[in-house]
Amino acid sequence: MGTTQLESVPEPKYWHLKTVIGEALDTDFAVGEILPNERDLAARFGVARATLRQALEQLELEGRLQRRRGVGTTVAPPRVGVDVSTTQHAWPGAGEDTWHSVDSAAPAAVTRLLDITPDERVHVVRRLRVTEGQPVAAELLYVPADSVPGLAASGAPGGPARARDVLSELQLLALDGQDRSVELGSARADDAKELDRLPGAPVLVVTTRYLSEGRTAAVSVATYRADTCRLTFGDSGDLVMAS
Amino acid sequence: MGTTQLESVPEPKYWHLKTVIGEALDTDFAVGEILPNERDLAARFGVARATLRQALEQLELEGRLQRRRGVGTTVAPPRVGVDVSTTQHAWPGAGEDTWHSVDSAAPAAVTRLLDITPDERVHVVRRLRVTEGQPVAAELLYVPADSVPGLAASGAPGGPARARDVLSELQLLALDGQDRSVELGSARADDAKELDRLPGAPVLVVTTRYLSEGRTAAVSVATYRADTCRLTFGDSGDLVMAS
DNA sequence: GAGTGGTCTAGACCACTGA
DNA sequence: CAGTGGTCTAGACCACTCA
Repeated sequence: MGTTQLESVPEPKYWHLKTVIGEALDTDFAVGEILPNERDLAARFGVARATLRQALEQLELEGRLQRRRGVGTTVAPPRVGVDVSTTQHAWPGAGEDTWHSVDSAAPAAVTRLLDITPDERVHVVRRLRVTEGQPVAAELLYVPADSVPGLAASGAPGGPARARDVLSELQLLALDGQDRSVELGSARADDAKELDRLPGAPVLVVTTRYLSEGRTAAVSVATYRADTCRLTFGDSGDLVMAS
Repeated sequence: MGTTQLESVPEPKYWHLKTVIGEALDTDFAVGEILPNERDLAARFGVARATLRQALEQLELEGRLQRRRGVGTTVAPPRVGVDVSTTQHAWPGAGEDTWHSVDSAAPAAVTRLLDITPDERVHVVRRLRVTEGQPVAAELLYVPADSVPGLAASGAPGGPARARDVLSELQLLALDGQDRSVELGSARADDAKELDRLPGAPVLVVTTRYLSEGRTAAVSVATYRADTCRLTFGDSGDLVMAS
């Protein structure tokens, strides 16, 4: 046993860096403050820029930093709690005008959830969810034409007022229940743009299935910015897990 | 206007790669199949290995791939749905023996949630949640000594049977309600080890606050593997969003 | 135009797995 | 042991923001 067994688990540099910088954020920086640029930071810590970036990426993933091309890296405010509680017998978007209709087809995964064939007509309405002035989520609601038969005669398939018609038709149905799942995803190009992020940014995907009369009457897919959002269920908007 | 405005948005190579490989996974590979190694793949696509890795990282984040050092990259099975539904008036771990007591202090963020001072005694019990043979989550339950006064006299602070005592004491309290939040995090070293992942792996952190008699009687912090898990709420374990 | 973060390269070495 | 993914380097160029 002449060899030393200590240090047998050499911590990766980027991991150590993340810890050091994370602690510095708590003590030496205020929310919104700009950090030194990546080249300076890398030089200061004596690592390559790529290594430094790996540490910053982690911190950004955890919502501790915010990086913007052409601007710099700033200390992020605590994540905002976004209420996604169930309200177990309400259709979405009742009376709100933040929704607008879009003219696109439902992806295969959604048609599967809706339990319909890919060629059935599906209304698609979209909204951008905004909290405290910041866009936090892009939500798409898929409603098979079968679910809202009263709408079949009307025109203007892609119009902006159309969304309200679809939603108000939904209200006429009896909502038997809903179920929901949350998983990690990466932002598609269009969602990323609306959320002011780069494509591939980490997002929390909330998929909700609305059940009526024994079948799936609608499906909602909401894409939340994972870096800035904390999804809350129940009556606790003040639940905070900072640091 | 002599310059061509086409291709004004050059898609990053890694993004394009991700799309191409992702499609190939659907058509040319079966679940569990091993992909060519990274050096071969990079050469085949004519990119540097780092760029190829960036694409694979994205796919792994989305739960489409699984990479293991020393082994290779395999096609991941669809994410497993893990039920985290509220069961709005039940304490955790009733009668189960999967929990064991650990001898550690509550982090500052938890003491804040519990609304106690950092020096108050807190019982900590832990469990590893397993679904379909795979570890999917590490859960820590923090119970202030004040919440379970009947336990004060007993000994063996770090023992394994202690956990059951703490949990059964909890059952005696009236549970008024609970609230919950979900956010993205990165696995701490100890959690990562139990979840069979590297430190920093993306996880979904589910924080639950148990309310009794107007105060927070306990707090649970559950860390789910984000790559393999889909958190489900409600009665739909079969809700699937593959591909 | 200067300065920022984002992408990409071509290489090196390390830690781990399994035959 | 050979082969895998994980870490790290030192550079280059690009896209973007803002004064």
